[in-house]
Amino acid sequence: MAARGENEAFGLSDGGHLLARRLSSSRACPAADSEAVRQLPLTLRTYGRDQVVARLGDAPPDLSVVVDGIVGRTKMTRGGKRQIVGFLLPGDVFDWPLFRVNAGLGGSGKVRLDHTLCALTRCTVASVRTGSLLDLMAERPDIVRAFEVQSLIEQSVAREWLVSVGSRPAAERVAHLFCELYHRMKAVGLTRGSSFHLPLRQSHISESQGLSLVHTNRVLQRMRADELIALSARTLTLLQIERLEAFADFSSAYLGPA
Amino acid sequence: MAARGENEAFGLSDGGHLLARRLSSSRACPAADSEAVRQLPLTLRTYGRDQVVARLGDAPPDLSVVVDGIVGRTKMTRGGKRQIVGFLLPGDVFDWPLFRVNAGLGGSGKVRLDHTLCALTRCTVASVRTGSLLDLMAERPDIVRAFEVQSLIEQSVAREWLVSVGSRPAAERVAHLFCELYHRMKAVGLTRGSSFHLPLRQSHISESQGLSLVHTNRVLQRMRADELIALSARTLTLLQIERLEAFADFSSAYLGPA
DNA sequence: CGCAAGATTGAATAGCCTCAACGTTTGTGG
DNA sequence: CCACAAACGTTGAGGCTATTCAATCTTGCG
Repeated sequence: MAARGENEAFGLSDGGHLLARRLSSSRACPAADSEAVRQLPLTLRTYGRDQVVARLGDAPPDLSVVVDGIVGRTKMTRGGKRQIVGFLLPGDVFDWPLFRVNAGLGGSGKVRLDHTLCALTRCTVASVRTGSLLDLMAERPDIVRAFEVQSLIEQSVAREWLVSVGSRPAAERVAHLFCELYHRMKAVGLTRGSSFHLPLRQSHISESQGLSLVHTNRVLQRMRADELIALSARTLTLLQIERLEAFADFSSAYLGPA
Repeated sequence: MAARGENEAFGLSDGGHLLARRLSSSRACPAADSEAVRQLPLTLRTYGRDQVVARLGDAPPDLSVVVDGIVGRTKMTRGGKRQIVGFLLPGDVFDWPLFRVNAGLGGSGKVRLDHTLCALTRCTVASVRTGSLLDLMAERPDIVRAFEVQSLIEQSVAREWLVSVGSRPAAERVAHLFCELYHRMKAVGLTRGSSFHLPLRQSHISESQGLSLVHTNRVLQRMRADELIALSARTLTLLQIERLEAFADFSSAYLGPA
């Protein structure tokens, strides 16, 4: 039943519970943390590292939630470089807007993915059966609202990434990303103190922030030397959050209310 | 009645008509090009250059459409640099997702803007009265779908910007932006051949693509010298679209079906 | 016509990238 | 449980892209 993964030590529980916790943490919908959500019928699927979860051009039929691991939204450029345009963390619902637009629609008119969803680590994804979700939506409009708020926050995050990549020097970009990930992980209860499990490779960080792998590595070294972070054995610790956030020009407001 | 602006020579008509044309150009909803849309009661407002259309922290009460000019979604960084995270062109509806989430909601729980909307040129914006729009939405669900598809496309554009800024060299970024703008302008009938009116300053291009103003200028010179574009008197001409798109690694698929 | 905003140019520098080698961890099969 | 290979991380050197500063030219507009 429960998805067993790296995050168990950090308090991860089963898919339905995680989904409920995630939705209720948005301002939209405290009531979403309900039996109704927890008992949605979920189909669990696991993916190995670098496996494709949904491909560019697909029109995924159902709504999904990351239960364990990290999924990346990725696009390729001509030169074969990969740009990661978003991280989906445990508890993140993905492609709600697509689901919403495509639900109850014929095949040809469906809106399709403009990018590929790729498992950056081994991960577990839960899919909600369309029928049961539509029932729940009809019954509980506040849950619809919770999904929409989540989706708005994801867009805010994307804009903040653009600010980072476009306007901030390398070290601040990485610091900003770490602050973001910390707050997002905290929102689903996957932090312990100022530490959390971060199974990303340095290459994932570089591909997401528009930096070379080598430079990313140097930046990390520097941040360790400055005692801003500790990072080893897939665990990231923000040693001095205040100082890190100041350094990164980070403010958590865009991630929604505390 | 009609908004009189720079684009008149390029075929711009009044707000309602433009909105209808824009919506019907999305695959979602050919039927959206209807009297019903054209006759929505609009309130026109004009803004001078650099005036704020909606500020960070606002929760705009109604849905708006750019009728003339260009509005930028902007965020400031600590260092005082401004990053433009999106251009809103004539015909673009803005903040549909916010409208959707906030419609019929009390004051305190509303979702707020995480960035500022700023008039990059003199512009005219039409606001749709909430009441009449809600009526239309109830009556014509296909129009709701058209709004959602527009919003999905805006997100695709944002992802593509991230790819550009993160992974493409300066010249390709600018070329890619020009291809994007050309296709978007064409979709609302504001091109003539391969030319269109582009009232942006070089600083706007640089602020949007994460480049310095000086470098942007040099890139433009180079593109002129290579006879990829002609740009003067606020008119941009793509001299060899095929070649430019190839150079930019551009494919129009993400902007929706032709 | 004159001022101010925008565009252009040059020179020097900084930040980041690439290439290439080497060390270290992880995971797997024996 | 150990040994090995492959993936990941680290380090150095050199070069190129893009930046900054500063000055000059041009254009739009009152």
